[in-house]
Amino acid sequence: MPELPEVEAVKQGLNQLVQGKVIQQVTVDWPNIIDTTLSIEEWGRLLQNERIEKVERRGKYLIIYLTHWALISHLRMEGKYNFYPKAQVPHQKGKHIHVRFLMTDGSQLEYDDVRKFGRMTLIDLQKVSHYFEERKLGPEPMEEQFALADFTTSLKKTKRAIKTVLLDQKSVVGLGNIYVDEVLFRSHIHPETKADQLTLSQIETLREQIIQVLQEATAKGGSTIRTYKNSLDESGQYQEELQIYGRTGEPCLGCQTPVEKIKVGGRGTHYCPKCQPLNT
DNA sequence: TTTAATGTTCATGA
DNA sequence: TTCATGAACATTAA
Repeated sequence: MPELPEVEAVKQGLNQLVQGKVIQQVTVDWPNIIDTTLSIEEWGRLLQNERIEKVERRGKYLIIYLTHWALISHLRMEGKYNFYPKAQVPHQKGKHIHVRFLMTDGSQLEYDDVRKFGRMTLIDLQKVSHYFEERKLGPEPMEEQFALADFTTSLKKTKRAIKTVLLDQKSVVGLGNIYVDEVLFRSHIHPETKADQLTLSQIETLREQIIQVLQEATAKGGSTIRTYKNSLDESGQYQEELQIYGRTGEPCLGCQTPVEKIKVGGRGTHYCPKCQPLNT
């Protein structure tokens, strides 16, 4: 579910729903979700009486700023947050709820993740930037921060398939399997093109499409968001704007050639063999 | 029964 | 050391 636009939607939702609330008690039902050297009990105790100051985002990571800590939360493939005001807190825990935050006002925030791939970790407030530097995260995909020169340098360094490079979050953050296919289609670049073979003009187009696709998807609330909100699940509107992802066998919107699906770096990849030729 | 699914991190080998 | 590839994590649905 979550690439950058979806994570941004979750961030905004959390700021709206839990900002200012104070955590009374944390319950962890699947300890692997928590990345810590402490026991789960001790870890949960660190969160008691912490106030949720502000939620921010870096790439696909959520940063939940607390009074004395930053809680980094990554949704991976299927993580989501559900929020219940006091009167609607469920008595039965849902099947895939792995972490619950009970607030002092009686409301509850819960972490829901069918595949249990998501992770949470508590770090010092001063170590937030260090955490991301350690992972070598690239710039945010925005006009001001995403410099063409740095992007070019980064792509010229590797012979890996461009799709693989864009997915690893080191040249630029935010793209996942859906948006990367969209961006490459709109840039008329074959996903298996070796990154160092791209022309300067292709790199320029790619950068512009990355910024534009992610910006538009963010404005529309993402593609498949189902987050917070007790039962009131809302789907992002960008779903309907997808031009290539999930359209295997259907006619390319540019030339009617059937969309093909292949594997690139182990990931399902949709592209038009005519509009996105290999070589040049 | 087999395969693939919106992501990252770790192990292995070149 | 660095880079590239593939497995692991765990569950569901087609």
